[in-house]
Amino acid sequence: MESSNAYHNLHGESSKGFIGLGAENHHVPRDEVNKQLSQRTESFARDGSDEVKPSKKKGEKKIRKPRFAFQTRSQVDILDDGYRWRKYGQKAVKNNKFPRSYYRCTYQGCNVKKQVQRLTKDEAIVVTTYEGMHTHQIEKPTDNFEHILSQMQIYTPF
DNA sequence: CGACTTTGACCGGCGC
DNA sequence: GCGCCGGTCAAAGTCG
Repeated sequence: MESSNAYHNLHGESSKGFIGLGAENHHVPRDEVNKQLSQRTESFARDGSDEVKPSKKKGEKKIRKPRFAFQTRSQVDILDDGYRWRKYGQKAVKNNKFPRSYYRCTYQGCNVKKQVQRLTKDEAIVVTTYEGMHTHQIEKPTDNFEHILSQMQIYTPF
């Protein structure tokens, strides 16, 4: 409904949640996460693939699907951005020994997709690709990181 | 008990 | 027309 508003939302949310609080990840020690915070080198790139379907329905929806990828230097695959994600698939990619994970936002009416991929050459680099925009606020408990993340002003060019 | 992960199978598009 | 490929679904299983 609020498609135009949603885009504004995207901008607002972008500056809110980003680097995951891998602290809850028992797979990686906290120290690593802390290091990631100071060593993080994120790069965002907007993909030009707005329309996934060239021509399906006639006057359906000409809403372009925003898709941006983040390159984060982290040892954790799961970058919690403050939303709840449900993994719905995991496939191996050619030219890559590491599999790609597919996540989906588990919110009513929120069909935001996200996929995480690791680089073959650099295992330390995790590429997170977001597809779509959230139509709700972040559903995360006390996020101390939010304050820190608020300092990160990411602007989505369009 | 509820939410989420896992894994194999399935599907639609595309190339040959 | 068939095989390949990337992406998604769905049932079972796991965890808190």
